[in-house]
Amino acid sequence: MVRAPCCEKMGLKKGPWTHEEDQILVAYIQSYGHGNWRALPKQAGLLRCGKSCRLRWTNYLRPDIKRGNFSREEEDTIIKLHELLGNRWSAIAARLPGRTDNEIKNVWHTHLKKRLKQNPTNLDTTEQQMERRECELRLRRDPQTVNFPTQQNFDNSDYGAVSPPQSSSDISFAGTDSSAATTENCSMVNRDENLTELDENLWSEALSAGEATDTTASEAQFQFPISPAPLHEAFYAHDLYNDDNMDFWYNMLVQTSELPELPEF
DNA sequence: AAACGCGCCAACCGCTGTAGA
DNA sequence: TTCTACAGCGGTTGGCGCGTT
Repeated sequence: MVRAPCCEKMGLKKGPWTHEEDQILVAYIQSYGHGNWRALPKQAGLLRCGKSCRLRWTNYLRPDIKRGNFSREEEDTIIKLHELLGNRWSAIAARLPGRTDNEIKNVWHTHLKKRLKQNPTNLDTTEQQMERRECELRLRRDPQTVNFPTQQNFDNSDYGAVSPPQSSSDISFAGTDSSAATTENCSMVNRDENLTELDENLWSEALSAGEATDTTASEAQFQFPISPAPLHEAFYAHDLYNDDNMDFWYNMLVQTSELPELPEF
């Protein structure tokens, strides 16, 4: 399908918006809404294309836009969500109320990438990384006893019910075995390697450690049997870019952390 | 004061997904 | 089933402001 660029028509303005244009757009949308972006500029009397109007509204004029610098908490959330979701800016923005995908994308490229470059293991100091690796080992030996002193946010014990994957093969982890997981950085790497064995081990450990007497992994709801901290560790240590598993893992994290909960990806 | 370089961010571009005819 | 129109998304760009020389 061939489509003419929307702003190619003569007379349509491009470039920065003026205050007057903003006022016209806001007044129109407040009165009539924005059912049809294509028709909106003509009806509102703007010499802009619908696409330009939509972007101006969603990225700047919308009343629920949060202004000002990003807080440290917001930046940390972006980093974590980017680890989980990749460059899916709109999905990340959906979890940061008042922030737009464009804004988050800009912050990522201008600030956070640099920050991660300076401290490539995300938010942790070297000492904290060692703690995390130690915990990774203990997670595999005795999942119920593990706690993560560097992850205060995940100390909440009220983590509720979650939906497990339909089978252990529904989960894929980075790394080839537990020793590899302890000697390599905990960020997500080596996603294409042979992962099945670790999947089986960790998931069955989790199941057997819990109280789930009649519960199987295929049931829709169950109490996740290990403490939230190792769950978080597993979450960040393993392959989460597999879309089939992402909802499951994200929901788990929501249950155990302070990530804002939203209905759908 | 002028020139230059760089970072930031608003806006644009082009592609994809989807609904409806 | 195919075609078309549209909204939405992620990548990219251009211009402005600020700091440095």
